[in-house]
Amino acid sequence: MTVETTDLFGVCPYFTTQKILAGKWAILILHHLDGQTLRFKELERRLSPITQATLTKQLRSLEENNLINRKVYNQVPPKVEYSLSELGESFKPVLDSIEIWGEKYIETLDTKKD
Amino acid sequence: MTVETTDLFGVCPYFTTQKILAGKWAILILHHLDGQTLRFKELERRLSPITQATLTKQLRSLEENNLINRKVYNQVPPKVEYSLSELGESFKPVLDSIEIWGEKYIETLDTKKD
DNA sequence: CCGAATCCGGGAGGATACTG
DNA sequence: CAGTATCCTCCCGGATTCGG
Repeated sequence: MTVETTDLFGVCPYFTTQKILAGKWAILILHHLDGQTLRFKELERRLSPITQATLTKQLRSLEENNLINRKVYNQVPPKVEYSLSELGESFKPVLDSIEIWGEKYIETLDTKKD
Repeated sequence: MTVETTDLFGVCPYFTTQKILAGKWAILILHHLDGQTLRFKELERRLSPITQATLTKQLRSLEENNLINRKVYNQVPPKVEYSLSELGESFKPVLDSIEIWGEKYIETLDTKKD
């Protein structure tokens, strides 16, 4: 497949990251997988109102982008574990800075309702 | 307007940041405004194939979230300048970590086509 | 020259039902 | 338990047009 250069994916680091984080749940998933391996069901529970179909799609997307690992146990009942890949692990600084900034931002929100 | 608590906006830092960065051009705009004030037209040029309408919307969104300042000069021809607000400035660490990770990710892409 | 207003298509993602 | 398969809705972002 010829890599389309219609956009700057794979060229501009900001554009590329934007694409990967575009999913509504991407950041949350990476956060929850940070430091621990989780089964599908556990992820679903932690992400509260997310649906199975949506979670599957988001996980597939992150997997295609090599941010997470998917390990399937051939057994009954099925068991699938998700964890951060090496690339996913390297994403941790971004997650950290997001958390710090997000908390500061939320504080600002509180301050504004004077 | 009553702030909806339908989701975790204003509660979870990850969810909150996700909402703010959701726009396709948000990160790019913040990056281009980092360290410099730009007029509408200059931003439009730097963001290449973006349309005026889309750029306006994205800027409005960032403005509502208090990440950027919008200064209007009442003159002909019109002149509107955009710059990072204090909150926007504080977002710089996130931008930096995104840039670093994005570059690493792009390297990985190159390596994979062995 | 800057930007608002309107219309529209496509895709993300949610609801639901069904499989191995 | 961990998905797949459909259907459907909403809304983002682009094209276009209008206003100051």
